[in-house]
Amino acid sequence: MLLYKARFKIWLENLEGKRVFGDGLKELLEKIDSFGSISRAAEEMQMSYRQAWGKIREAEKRLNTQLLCSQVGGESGGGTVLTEEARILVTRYNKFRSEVEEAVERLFKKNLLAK
Amino acid sequence: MLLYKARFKIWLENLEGKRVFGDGLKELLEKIDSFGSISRAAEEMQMSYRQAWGKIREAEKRLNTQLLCSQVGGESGGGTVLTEEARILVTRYNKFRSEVEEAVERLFKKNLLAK
DNA sequence: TATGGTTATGTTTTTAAAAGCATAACGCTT
DNA sequence: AAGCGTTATGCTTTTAAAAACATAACCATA
Repeated sequence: MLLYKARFKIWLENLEGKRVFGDGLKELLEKIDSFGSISRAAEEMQMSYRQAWGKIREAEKRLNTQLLCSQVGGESGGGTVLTEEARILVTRYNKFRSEVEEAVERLFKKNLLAK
Repeated sequence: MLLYKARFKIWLENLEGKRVFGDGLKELLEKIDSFGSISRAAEEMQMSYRQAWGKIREAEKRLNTQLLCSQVGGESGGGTVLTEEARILVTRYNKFRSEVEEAVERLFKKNLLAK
């Protein structure tokens, strides 16, 4: 029996049990933060602007919190920055995620690798 | 910002990075074990026999390990029991899963609930 | 020898999710 | 005033996963 690795996926839910945040959105927000643009971030993640925008909007609704602050038109055509709340969420989620990763790895080795 | 709960999903992979085991298969095997029948177990899980059988076969291929021992025809029409390896896998996976659950809950509270 | 409950497997259909297409508006810059 | 790079949003199409359908074979029992 060839078990090689345990994998996991985590996400956050609101009171109604709906997904509000996960790895995809986290990466998207991080890229928006570094490029100052939704479209650049989406491109970088090989997803369409349409999809990126839709996911963010849905999350904002479900969190009942604004994550982005956008500007249309202007010198570079426009742009987007993260709200302070979005920044805090990303930071805390990153810590949460890495600690879960560590735990999963440890528990996999402990319980499932040949004894 | 209304964060209520962290959820997770775990699974095991083989060397090729293909899923070989997870919650669905675990439950299926447990039910086969208690009923002695794939079809009864599938019904119980509200899935078709076809699907249940297919998932198990695929897992056996990927694990390169026999999980079931079946008999066709006979007094009750036939039946299926788990191999010893399947039983060990289920037991260990259950422990692994419950410990991961505990860790996720703890880390969520630690990192994401309002400070 | 017909029946019931099972395993076993190929094929088709349905459904849900993802991707893609189309269009509009905004406001600098040239 | 035309163009460029954005944000913003509705609608359609494609794709992949799940479900459903269809058959065959096995063998104890009645």
